[in-house]
Amino acid sequence: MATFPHTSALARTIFHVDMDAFFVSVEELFDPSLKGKPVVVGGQRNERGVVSAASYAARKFGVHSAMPLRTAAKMCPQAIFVDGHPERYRECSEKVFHVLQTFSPQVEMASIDEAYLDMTGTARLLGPPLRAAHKLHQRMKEETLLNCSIGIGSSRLIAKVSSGQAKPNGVLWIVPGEEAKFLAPLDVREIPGVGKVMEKHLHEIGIRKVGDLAKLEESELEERFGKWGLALAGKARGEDAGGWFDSEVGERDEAKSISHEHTYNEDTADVSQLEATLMRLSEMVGRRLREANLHARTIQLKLRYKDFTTITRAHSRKQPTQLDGEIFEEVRALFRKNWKPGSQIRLLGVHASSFEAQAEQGDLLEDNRQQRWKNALAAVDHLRDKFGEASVKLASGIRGTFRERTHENPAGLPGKKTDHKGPNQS
DNA sequence: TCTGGGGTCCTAGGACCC
DNA sequence: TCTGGGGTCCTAGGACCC
Repeated sequence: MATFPHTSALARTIFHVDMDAFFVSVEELFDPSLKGKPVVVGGQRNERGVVSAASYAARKFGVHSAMPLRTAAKMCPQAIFVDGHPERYRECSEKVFHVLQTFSPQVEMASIDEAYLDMTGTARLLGPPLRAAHKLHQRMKEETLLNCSIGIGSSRLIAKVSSGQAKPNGVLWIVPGEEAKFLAPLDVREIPGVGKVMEKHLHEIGIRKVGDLAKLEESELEERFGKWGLALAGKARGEDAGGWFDSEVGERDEAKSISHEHTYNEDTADVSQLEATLMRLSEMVGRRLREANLHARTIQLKLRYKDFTTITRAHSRKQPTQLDGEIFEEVRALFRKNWKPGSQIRLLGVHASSFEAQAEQGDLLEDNRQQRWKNALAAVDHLRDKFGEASVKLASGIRGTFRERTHENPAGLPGKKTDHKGPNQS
């Protein structure tokens, strides 16, 4: 029997690869004249919305992501404002993923512009961590024309924090054993999961640096902040304590929810406009469910009023669904029950969760009806792929309920209005 | 300053069941 | 009828991340 390896053999080598100013860099590929200039991605200077990404030149003026666009415009009037292009980012993200895959079989995209790689045991093939990282860094630039930063550590947490310290365009390796020393001088805010609120709580008890946190008794943190406090104590030591961070690299499970929401450029209390939006959002959610072959049991409505107060109202169905019309029925019922007519709405959202394999079948007649809907919707999805989102609109809720329409005309549903003025048509 | 859109995870209370 | 406790599901809200 082989003896079990000792701890050094169990230590992992994790890379965290983070693309530098990703959205801005991608926009620069499409318009090289943007290079070196203060650029803000996310919308126009006078629109409602926030900054998705800012170029380093714009950051010098204090502009950063999540800042309202109008504020960014005031701080940096000469900035160039660019709308976001999610398709471009997805496409580039796939290229990034392909490069990463040639360095390790265990790759996990944590978001559109960052990934974890488990590089444990790759030394033979790729050399020691720093060598491998520099190779990766170079290959990324060659293949995608994009800069990234790479953090290397014995845990996801250390890799993540060190990639942040390596930015921009750098590589940083925290040698095993040096984790606590590396973290100690950093602000507690650098720990993933510590946001504004937690930071404030910690400041109130005199804790500003990760080193301060590490000195505290574990039990005291648990008493103060519960389960989270316990995880926090581990994080201060550089451990992947708690939940998601604990998992193996490359084993993230499937999506747990799908949602779409819309903020109006001007608040509205117009029922037909509001319900038309709910229809559109239901269609988008339904479509994504069908693409992922998922059926949702819980449908949730989100309402944000003029004064920014926000409520959510959910309903769980007996039978899960992926059909636009059924989602819309649920969400419209919730809307009618909860919206005070006349009150100005800023945002509407539709959210689907509690995914299940497929409805248990009972009523054959009902099954038949549903199947015909599914076929019809597949055709609609196909048309939208070909001619764009605007090309096909389902009957909207303004004109009578969906249930009525279903009975009248179960199969021949798509409003079969095609818009030949679309950009894809000549 | 006037606050997007897409997600994840956690907490807490009430219903319901045993 | 004054009433225990645990498990699970549902709903609402909030912190946090990119």
